[in-house]
Amino acid sequence: MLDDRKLAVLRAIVEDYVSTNEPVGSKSIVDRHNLDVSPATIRNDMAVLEEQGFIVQPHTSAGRVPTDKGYRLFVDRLPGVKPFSAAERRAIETFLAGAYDLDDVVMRTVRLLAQLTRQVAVVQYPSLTRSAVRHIELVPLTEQRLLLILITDTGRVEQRSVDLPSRISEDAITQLRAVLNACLDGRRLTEVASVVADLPERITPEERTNAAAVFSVILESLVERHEERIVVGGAANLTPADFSRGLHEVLEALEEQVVLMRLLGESGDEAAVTVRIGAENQVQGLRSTSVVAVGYGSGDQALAKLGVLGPTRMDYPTAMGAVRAVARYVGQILAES
Amino acid sequence: MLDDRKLAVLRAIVEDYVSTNEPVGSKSIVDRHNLDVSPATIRNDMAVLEEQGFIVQPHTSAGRVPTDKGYRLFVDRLPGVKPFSAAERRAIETFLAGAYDLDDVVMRTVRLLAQLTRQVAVVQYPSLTRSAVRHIELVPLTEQRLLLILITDTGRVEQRSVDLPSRISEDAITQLRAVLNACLDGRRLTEVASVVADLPERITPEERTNAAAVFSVILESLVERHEERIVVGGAANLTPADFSRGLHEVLEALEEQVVLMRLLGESGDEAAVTVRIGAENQVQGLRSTSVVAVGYGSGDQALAKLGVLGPTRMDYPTAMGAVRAVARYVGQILAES
DNA sequence: CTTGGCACTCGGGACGCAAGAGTGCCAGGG
DNA sequence: CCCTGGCACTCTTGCGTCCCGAGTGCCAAG
Repeated sequence: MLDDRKLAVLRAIVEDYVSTNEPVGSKSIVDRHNLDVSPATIRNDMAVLEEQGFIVQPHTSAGRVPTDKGYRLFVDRLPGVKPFSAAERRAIETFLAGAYDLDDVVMRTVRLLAQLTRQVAVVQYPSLTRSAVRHIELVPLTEQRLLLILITDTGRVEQRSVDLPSRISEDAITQLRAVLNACLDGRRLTEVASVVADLPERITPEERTNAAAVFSVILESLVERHEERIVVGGAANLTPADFSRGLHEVLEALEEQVVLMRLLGESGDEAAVTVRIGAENQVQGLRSTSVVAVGYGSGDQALAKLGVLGPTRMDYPTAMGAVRAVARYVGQILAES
Repeated sequence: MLDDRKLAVLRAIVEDYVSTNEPVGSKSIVDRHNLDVSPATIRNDMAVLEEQGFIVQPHTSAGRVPTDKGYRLFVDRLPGVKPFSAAERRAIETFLAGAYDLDDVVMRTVRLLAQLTRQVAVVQYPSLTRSAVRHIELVPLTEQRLLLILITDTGRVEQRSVDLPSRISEDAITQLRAVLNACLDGRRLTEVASVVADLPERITPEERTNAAAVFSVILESLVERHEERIVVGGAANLTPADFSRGLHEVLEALEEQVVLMRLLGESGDEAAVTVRIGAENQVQGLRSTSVVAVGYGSGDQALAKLGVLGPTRMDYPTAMGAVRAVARYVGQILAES
C-alpha cells in the first residue's frame, strides 16, 4: 500500500516543510534528497499520499504540506528520536547540576528544554501524592496559629498555616511534632490519609481538638490541586506565522494550569516519549499544536511529566531526543538530592 | 503655552486613541467630547500640540496619535487614577483572601491584575532581604547532610540543603537549631550577616566546622539573586497589532528575570504609583511598552513591587487604579498572615 | 512502472484608479 | 485676537485588472 519510496517521499516532505515552512513540490524533493527518480514519479506518489490523507495542498497550484495524519506516520514509522552527542549530554548535565533547590531545578529544566528545542517547554513539579514524607515541622506563629511544613523526599516543601480552635502550649506542639514524624516519616503520601485517621489515639485528650485541626490541614494539602504546579517557558519561541488564529489562543491556553494538566495527562504511557499531534490534543485552542512529553522521576517510577509544545510543523526527532535526555538527567538530579 | 482647551484636546486624543486604536481626527473629537468649538479650531490646537511633540500623525492625511511625551503629559496633569467602586474592591478582597500560602497569594495577584487591566501583570515576590526571620529549622537528610529551612515574617519559606564536612549528631543539630533561633529570631535579614559572624563562639568547638557550613549557606541564600523571583501572567493580553516588531521581542524580555528586575527597579519611588512610558524604559525590547508599578508591603514599608505592562496605548487611569488597589489589598493579606 | 511533455489552475505581486478621511491655510466675522 | 466655514491638497486604502511563475494532473511513449 505504501512502498518504501512513498514513505521516503513523505519523510522528505515533512523534513523540508519543517525546515522551510513552505509547501514542498515534486521538483524540490528530487533536488534535495537523492532519490533517483523523476519529478513526475514523485507526483504520482504524492497523489497517492494525498488520497490517503497524509498530505494536502493548500492551494491548487502549490506544493504539499503534511497533515496531522502524515506527521503521525512520520513519527511512528520513520527516523525515531535523534540521539544527543556526548558534548550535548555533558552540557545538559552540568547545566542542571548547578541547581540548588527544587524550584531551581524546575526553572532550569524549563529554560534548558526551551533552548534545546526552540519550542515552548512545559514542566510539571514532582507530584506530591507519589512522594514520601521526609519530615514534618510545626512552627508557632501566634498562640492559636501554627505554620505546618511538609518536606518530601523529592525535595519539595509545602507550607500551610493552621488556625487552631484553642491555644496551644510549646509542649503540646513538641508532642504533636514527635507523633507526626514518628508515624508519617517515610510514608508515601498516598498512605498518609489512612495513617492520620488513627493518630488521635496517641494524643492526650485535651489536645485532640487542636491536633485535629492540624490533621485536617495535612489531609487538605494532599488533595489540593495546587500541588500539581506546572511551569511554562520559552513562549517567545512561538512564531505568529505558525498559528492561523493567532498566538492569542495558544498563549491563553498556556496560562491555564488546568489545561496544561490535561495536556500532559493525556499522554498515557509514562516511561516512553509520547507525541500528540494537532487535533489529537483534545484541548480546545491547542488543536494546531503538537506536544512531546515524557514522565520523569527520581527512581524507576515517574513522578511527573515534562515536555515541549509547538506547532505541528515541529522537528519531532530533535524534540523527542531533547525531551528524553532532559527527563533522564532531571531524574538523576532529583535522585541525588 | 498650553491653555485648558489644548489640554482637553490632548486628553480627548489619548482617550479616543486608547479605546479605538485608530488615529483620531478633529471632527471625531468635537463629535465625541462636547467641546463647543468647530473642528477647525481643534485643528489649530492640534497643530500646536504636534509642534510641541505631544502628538504626531502617522501619515499626512491621517488623524493624530499621542507620542510618549503626550502620554506623559496625560498621566502627569490629567485625570489621575480611576478609583475603584466598592463592589470592585470587595471582589478584589475576597479573591485574594482565599489564598492559603504565599505562592498562592502571588499567583492570585498576578491573575487578578491581568484580568482587571487586561494587560500583562508582573508581581515580585516579597524581598527576602527586607523581611525578618521568623524561624529556622534544620532537618537531617543523611548523616552529613542537612536541610535548612528559613521562614520569614512575610510567609516566605526558603530551603537549602547543606553538605557538612563531617558527621553530625542529633544533639548537635538540636543545639545548633536552638542557637540559630535564639539569635536570629525576629532579626531583619539585613542584620543577619553581622549576627552570624558572632555565632561560632556559642558553639562547642568540635561542632564549629559543621556549624560554619550551615552559616555559610545562610549567608549565601541572602545574596542569591534567586530570591527576587518575579511572576508574569496575562501574556495572552498582548495583542500583536500593538507591537510593530512583533510580540517576539516583548515575550522574550518577559522571560528574563533580570530584565523584569530592572523594569520594576527603575521606578524609583516605592509608595506612589509610577508610570514609565515607552522609551522611558531603558530595557531594550520594551521601548514601546509602558509599565505601571507600585511598591507593596505588609506594613508601611515596601517589600517588593508589582505592576502591569502593556502597549503605550494603555488605559492609564484604570491601570493605575487597579495597581494601587491590588497592592493595597495584597499588603493587607500579607500583614494578616 | 517510469518518464518527458504539455495544458491548466491559482496565488501573489505590480499597477492604476477612485473614494474617503483628514489636514493646512485663508479670509471673514464676532 | 480668536473662532469658523470653505476649499484645495495629500495620502491611505480598497478594488479590479493583469501577468508571471510554481506546481500540478494527465497522457502517451519508453
